[in-house]
Formats: sequence, structure tokens, C-alpha cells
Amino acid sequence: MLAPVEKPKSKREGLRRETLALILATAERIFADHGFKGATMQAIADGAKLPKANLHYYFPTKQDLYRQVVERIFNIWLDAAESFDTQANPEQALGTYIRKKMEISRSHPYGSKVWANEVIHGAPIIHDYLETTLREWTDSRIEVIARWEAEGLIDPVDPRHLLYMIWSTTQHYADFSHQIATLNGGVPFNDAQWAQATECVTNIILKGIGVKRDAPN
Amino acid sequence: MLAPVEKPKSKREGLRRETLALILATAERIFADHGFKGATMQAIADGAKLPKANLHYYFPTKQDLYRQVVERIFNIWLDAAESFDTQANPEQALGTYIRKKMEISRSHPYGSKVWANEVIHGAPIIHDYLETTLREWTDSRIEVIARWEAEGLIDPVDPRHLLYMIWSTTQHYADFSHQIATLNGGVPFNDAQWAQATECVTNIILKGIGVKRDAPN
DNA sequence: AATTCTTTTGACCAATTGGTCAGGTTGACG
DNA sequence: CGTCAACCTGACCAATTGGTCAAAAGAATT
Repeated sequence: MLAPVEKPKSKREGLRRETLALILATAERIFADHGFKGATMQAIADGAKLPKANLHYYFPTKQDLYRQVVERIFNIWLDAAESFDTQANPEQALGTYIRKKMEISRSHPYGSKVWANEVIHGAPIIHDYLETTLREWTDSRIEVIARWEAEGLIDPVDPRHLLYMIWSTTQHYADFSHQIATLNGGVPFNDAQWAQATECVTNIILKGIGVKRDAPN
Repeated sequence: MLAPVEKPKSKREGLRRETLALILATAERIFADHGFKGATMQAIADGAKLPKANLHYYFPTKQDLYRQVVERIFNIWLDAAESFDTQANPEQALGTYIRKKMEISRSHPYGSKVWANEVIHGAPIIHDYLETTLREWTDSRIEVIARWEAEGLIDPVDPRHLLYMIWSTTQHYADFSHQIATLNGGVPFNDAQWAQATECVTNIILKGIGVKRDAPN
């Protein structure tokens, strides 16, 4: 899903990529902090230390820029579920998926927030993504979960609600990071706290759906 | 916490309350759909079928109006946790709390979205609420959960993460309603689906933290 | 009925902002 | 080196929008 990075062919090409990456990263942060309407092209330009007109050279409209930011986090999430295919038993597959989602919440909090914002507002810009890519992706994972259920490897639960619980719980640590930090003495989680959160979330969900866990060897 | 409604003393008073309620309800919807910056006073005025200048008579600034919308959903949520005090055992207390949070997600989806938006953006407007009211409230509930844990009524889990899981999972059904509807064939949940979602969420969480359930009588 | 206070409203303004454009600069390539 | 295309940028514009205000309309009170 995520295209591998190739070597730049020239100085121009290299600079172009750097600029694009810089703009996208800055835009992600500004969009996350202020929403689509609240973010201004000027603020993004200032954050990237570029003239505003330069932004419009790479991204003709604000919406173009925004869409690329949203698509990026979306594809990162889709990739995180490869464990559904590579791991045979639900404990490994779901555990790996949940842990990876928590990692992404830590490494890409801005992207997660932009996505949350977009969906909260009714997904006006990436509506088509929900109806095509997300729907297909979800259906295929639901099938896998339903099979585990049929095989008695997990309790009978509606796979949709299980997915929603995983999505909401993991993304909460990114989207509501400010609230969580406030309740954490005003400081963001440190390494140990992230590890603990990940373990706690994984344990509750896996136990909650009655995963038959492998005996520890 | 929520002040009881008193009888209006005059025609003026009655009209005033109706207008205030109309503006707040409309504003809640518009803020939820477009964010703070994206919502315009004109759009709220149109939605409430009032001249824009009339809005500014009741709410001098956009921020004043917004703040009242956010405070309302916040207080509704706080009240939903009374079961922590009135219910003795964790199964009843947590089960009732989760079910009530799900009900609120259904009855107040716009408020939930406005809150999510606000926190995602770093809670610029209601920052003080997080540091005072929310912190105190959370600490008191954490104590109760820790007591259950000490008494062996639930597994040893960090109460914070349990609360976050309850918050995120229940609110997800409001905040991400558009995504959920899309994955539900394009239509919102019906009564039966809401009931199923509530049951599923409650079961997974309670089982996940190893609640000692009362034998069914 | 007269007076006073609250409420309503159209017209208006200053500030912001997405996007444009003409002209300048820089790298690629023969 | 000269040419061309890609890239950069300051200045500018039209549209939007939060908020103001003066005057009108309506309710309450005496």
C-alpha cells in the first residue's frame, strides 16, 4: 500500500521531495491543531518557513494539501493490519494489530487527529474513501474475525464492534492526548507509560473477547 | 450538577428561554458539523431562523456561545457517572455507566462531537475545565475503581486506562457516526443495533477487566 | 396612556484569507 | 555558454465573516 521510497534522480528531484515532505508534515500539524477551516495557508507557510505562494505551487488548493495529509494516515493504518494475514491465531493477529495501532498513535498523533476531525465533520472531503477502500478493507477483516469465532477461538462477538473498540481505544491516545496529558500531571506519557497503556489495552480487549491464549512456553 | 428547570415567571422569560435553547441546539449542530472556525454565526442564525444580530444580543461573542455548548455536554457526562456512588458492585456501577454513556452518544451526538473537536485541538477554550473539574472528577472515580481492585472484585488494571477505554469506546459511536453509518450500509443504527452495540461494548469491557459477575437469579 | 426596559433587526465595517499573477531566479542539458 | 523549463516570491484582489450600532418594535409597569 505504501509506496517504497526511491532514490532521487537529480538535485531538483531531491529538493522537490524535501519541500513536499516539509509542507505535508507542517500541514499535518497545523490541520490537527486548528481543523481544516481554522488552519490557514499562511500559518502552514510560516511553519514550513516558505512563502505562501510557494505552497500553492506544490498544492494548488488548500483542499489538495489537506486531502494528501488525510490519505497518508489512512494508508498507514491500513498497512498496520497486515498481521491479520500473516498471523494465524487471533491472539497474535489482534495483539500485533492493537500494539501497532498504539505505536501509530504515538508516532503519528497529528495524522490521527486530522482524520478524527474529518470523520467527525461527516467526512466531506474523503467521503469516497470511506465507501470504497475502508468498506472493502473492513469487510475482509470482518471475515477473518468471523472465522475465528466460528472456530471457537474467540467469543461470539460482532466483528464490527470489536474493530470499533480497537480503533477508538487506540486512537483515543492520539486524538485526546491533551486531555490525557492533563490527567497525567500536565505531561505527555513517557516510554514506560506508553508501554503500560499498550499492554493494558491489549489485555482487556483480548480477555474481553475470550481469546484462547497460547500457553506461555 | 444540572440545574433543574424552573417555571418561567413571565411571557418574556419564557420566550427568552425558548430562544436561548433554540440557539444553543442549533449552534451545537453547526459547531459539530464544521468545527469552531468553520461554523459561522450566519449559519447558526440561518439554522435558528434568526437574524445574526439577534444571536449577538444573547451571546456577545462566538466564543461565549461555543463555550456554553461545550459545557453542556460536559456536565451531562459528569452526571452519567452517578452510578459510581449509587451502585455498590462494579458490575452494576460500570455496566450502568457504560450503558448511560452509550445512551448519551445516541441522544447527544452533536455535543459529543463538539467536545471531541475541542480536545483534539488542545482544548484552547475549555482548558481550565480539564485542569479543575475533570481532574477532580476523574480522581474521585479512580479511587472507587482502585478500591474494587483492592477488594479483588476486578483484575488489577490501571483505573485511568479503564476510564479511557470506556470514554473512547462509547463516544466513538457518536463522534465517528458517519464512518459507522457508512460501514452499516449507509444508514445510521436502528434501535436494535444500538442495543446490540451497547450490550457488546459492556460485555467485552466487563469481561476484559475480570469483573466478578453476580450469579443470574 | 405614558414611560421604561428588553428585544429585534438591517445596514455597515474592519480584518482575515484563499488564491492569482507577473516577473525574477535557478538548475538541467545540449 | 545559451536556452528552456521548473521553481520561487512579493504584491495584490475578491470574498467572507465576527462584531457594531442606531433605530424600531414589543412587553412590563405605573
